[in-house]
Parts: sequence; structure tokens; C-alpha cells
Amino acid sequence: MLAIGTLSRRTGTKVQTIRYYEEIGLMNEAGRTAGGQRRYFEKDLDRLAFIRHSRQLGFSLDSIRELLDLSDNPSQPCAEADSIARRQLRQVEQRIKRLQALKKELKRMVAECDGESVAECKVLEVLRDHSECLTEHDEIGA
Amino acid sequence: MLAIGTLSRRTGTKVQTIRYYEEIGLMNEAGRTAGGQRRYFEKDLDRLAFIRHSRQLGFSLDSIRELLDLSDNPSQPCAEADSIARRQLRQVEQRIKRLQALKKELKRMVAECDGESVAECKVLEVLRDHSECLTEHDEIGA
DNA sequence: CTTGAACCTCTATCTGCTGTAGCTTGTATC
DNA sequence: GATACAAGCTACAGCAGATAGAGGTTCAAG
Repeated sequence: MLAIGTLSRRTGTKVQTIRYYEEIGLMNEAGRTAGGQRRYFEKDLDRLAFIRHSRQLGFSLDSIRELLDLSDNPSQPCAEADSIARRQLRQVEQRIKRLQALKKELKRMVAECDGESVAECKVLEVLRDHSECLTEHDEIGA
Repeated sequence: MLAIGTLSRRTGTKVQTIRYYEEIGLMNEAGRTAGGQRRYFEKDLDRLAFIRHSRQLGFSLDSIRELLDLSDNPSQPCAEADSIARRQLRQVEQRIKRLQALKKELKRMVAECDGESVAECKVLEVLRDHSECLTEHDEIGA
């Protein structure tokens, strides 16, 4: 039987975060000692590791919920898991694209700044006037 | 005199967001009509445009606050604006790096999936076992 | 003068946690 | 068995950065 702190250490997850995952139904409700402390089995550790790893790959908690449901029913075809992963891949690719546009613009901004007074600062000038931008960047980098 | 809806349309900012910016002190408190509605000058529009453009380039509201302060005092040297922009550039570059590692891993995941049953789904398998990962990805893409 | 779009305030919600306060439990050591 | 104290517990507040809705008021065109 594992205490919550053990799961925490072994998965690199904050104790509060584990309790939070239970609260939102991502982790099953843990068994308790007579005194009310949570106790876990190895399978709970595996589930938590799955969640953390998915988070590291950028999946939302909702996507992870779907993936866990699939994982719990091993007889279905895995097309759905595949499509969730592809969706995530597309999102990551789009974010990269947007960030690269931002990077280009920021680079140009700082390259043109010659350290003169704020009055003629290129950085501030560009921020003031979007029309000076060379690239499109209409969405906020999320 | 411009109504809040006009600022909203001309900058692509939701009305609530403009009020939110006022609430947190990014926008100055607007003047009011006798009936209590906000009214703006062109300079407020410019300030809002500056904020939105900075947000599109990924600057945090705190950074924007600093940039606005600088912009309001045009006689100082612009080294500080420059360093804020450079910091932002570094952040963007790091995010791109992390996302590219994720992309690589996700690509491999979906490439190896052959549509068989969930039981042998590569996607789920990789999520279950971090040691199958080829790339490092220890931080969550933010 | 009437209509109705646009405005107002206030509060709640979202994502994904993280931190704090104040108290209780479990376990190792004496 | 007593004691110390790390680790657990609940409950609630807070972060960024908005966004949405309820329920009511104002402005401007016709």
C-alpha cells in the first residue's frame, strides 16, 4: 500500500495535484486508512504516470480522460486514440507556426533597436503600430 | 468621443476585456457620460491597440505594463524596452524548442499506430511508458 | 416618444494547478 | 507506553487572462 507522498515522489507530481486529479475524477477515489489517509495500489501509480506523461506531451485533461477511457477498454479498435493524438499533433504544429512568426517579428524588433532614447525606440514603435509588422500574428500564442 | 463598442470594433478586443484592462489598471479610467457610460479619446484607442498588439506578440500583461510606462516617458534610454523584448524573444524560442520535441514524439506515436485494437495501440503504449520516448520533454508546453 | 442596440455592474466560470492555514495521523525512537 | 515530528487531511484562496451571463439602464435614430 502506497501513501500519497510515495506516488508524488515516484511520478514527480505535487501531492495537491494528485488530490486535485481525484477531485475532478481523473484518478479513482483512493482507499483510506482508519485515520482517513489515502492508500494506493501499483495500478494507481501506473494511472498517474499515464496522466503525467500525457500532460508532458501537452494533452488537455479532457483528452486524457478520453485516452484513459480507451485504455480501460482494450478490445475496441484504437482509431479514436489515434485521432486524439493526431489532433494534438496538429495543435502543436499550429502553435509552432504561430510562435515562429512571433519570433521573426521580435527578432526584427530588437535588431532594429539601436539603444537610443525611448522616443525613437523601434521596439515601442513597432508595438504602437501594427502596420509596421511584416508577419501575420492574429492569434495569441497559447 | 468614442464609445466602448467603437474601441472594441476598431481593435478587435471584446468589450469585457477592455473593462477588465481598466479594472487591472492597464487602461486609464475612462471618462463617463451623465448616464455613466464610458467615453474615450483617440489616445485611449492607441493605448489599447498597443496592448493588443503586445498581447499578440505574446507579452504578458506585466511586461506590457512596463512597456507602457516606458512609452509614457520618452526621454529615457530604451535599453529596458529592448531587454523586455529580448526576454520575450528568448521565451518564444524556448517554447518553440519544447514544442518541437513534443511534435517529434507525437509524430512517432501516430506513425507507429496501425489501427489495431486498443490492446496493442502504440499511442496508448507510449503514454503508459515514458521510457519508450526518444526525446526529452520534462516541462509542460505553456 | 418609442424602440432596441448598446451600455452598465456584479458575479461566476474556464484551465490546471499551487499555496496556505490549521488541524490530525502514522511511525520511528526512547 | 510516551513522545516527536514528518506527512497526511480539509477547505479555501489565488494565479493568468480573459469570457459569459443575469438583470437592469442609457443613448440615439426614426
